[in-house]
Amino acid sequence: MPEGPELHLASLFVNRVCEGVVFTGPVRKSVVSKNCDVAFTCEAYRISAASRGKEVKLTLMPVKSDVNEGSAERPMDIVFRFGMSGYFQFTSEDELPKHSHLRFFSNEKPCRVLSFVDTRRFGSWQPNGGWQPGRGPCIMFEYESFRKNVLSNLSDRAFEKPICEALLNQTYFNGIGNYLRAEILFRLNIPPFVQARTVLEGLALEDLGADDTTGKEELADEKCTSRSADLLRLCHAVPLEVVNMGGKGYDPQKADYSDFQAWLRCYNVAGMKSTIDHNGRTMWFSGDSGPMAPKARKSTKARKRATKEDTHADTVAEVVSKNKTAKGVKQEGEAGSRKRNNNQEVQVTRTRDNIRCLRSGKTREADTAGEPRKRSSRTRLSSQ
DNA sequence: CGTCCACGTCTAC
DNA sequence: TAGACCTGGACGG
Repeated sequence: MPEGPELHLASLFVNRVCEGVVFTGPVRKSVVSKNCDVAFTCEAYRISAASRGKEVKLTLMPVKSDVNEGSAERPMDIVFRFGMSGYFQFTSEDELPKHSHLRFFSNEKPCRVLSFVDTRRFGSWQPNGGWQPGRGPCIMFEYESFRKNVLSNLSDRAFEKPICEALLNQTYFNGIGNYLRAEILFRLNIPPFVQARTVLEGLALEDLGADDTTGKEELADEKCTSRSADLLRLCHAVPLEVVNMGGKGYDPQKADYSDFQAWLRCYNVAGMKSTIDHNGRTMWFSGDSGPMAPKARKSTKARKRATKEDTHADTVAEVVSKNKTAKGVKQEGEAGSRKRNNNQEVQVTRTRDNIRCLRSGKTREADTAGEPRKRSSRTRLSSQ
């Protein structure tokens, strides 16, 4: 679920479903979650939500009543980060989703439950918390201060990195994630591995024309020239497109994922190139990769890829000459990284993530509660 | 069955 | 700059 748009959509979801609902009792955490307990209990309280970048804040607000007047119950804020798989769900008590890790119970007759659901458990929450210190202004809803924060700190070494990596730095780009960086750079034809400072210096502190009529034509048109829409403006506008689509954003599990998928022009799109950045994350792009592209990934651990015609542009660039993707029309193609080499000695290394704990004694703990949901059919990368 | 991959942080060597 | 932290779907043999 979770880049800036998904977090914001989650806050809208909470506000919609919790409208008029009164919650009661303690907030309960799943047994398996390693996050902290939420020491809040209240006879009657309401829940509302707000988002900022890649965080959502829930406010638990005690309802005043004659009965419990003077009970001195105070409101509590809880700030959530969603990790790779967090979202909110509102269900009946006996339909608790699998991987529901924090639960708020309504006072209704058949009780309903607001759940923070998080399959991979990379998400986290902080009771009594404010927005995480060190995260910058929201790219969507604090545009002017976001812009100013970036442009007045260009001497920061963070901007010595390639632009595609700097875009994931939440100190400056709170809300940008892996699909957004690809979509944003793609629209401006900016090679992902150009130094960030180079791309950003020269942009005006004030985004004149953000709302005036000057750039109207270009803005209306999807085809953004670099003059009509600079990088920072697109860091604001592109995520808002996702919000305004009204779906759920990135969420392959859901049926309405197809709208979002159709919206993607670059990320995970057939015909696009991809390469692994210096942090081990997949960067999707087209055209040149830029001068700071990771060199043939060798390093200590030999990463065995490679017969010569690996289509995954790992060594980047020259492999595919021109794949013109007509707008809207996705090429069928080899991209998608569907193609993989069989190699004997891989398995030695992983760059990121997912190292199996083969019989290391560790077993996966089963989550509590809930029945697995039936999932609707997956949409696939390649042709239709 | 096994491997690879996924919307993100975190801390520790 | 590696890993650790997790589950599960797609795909290959």
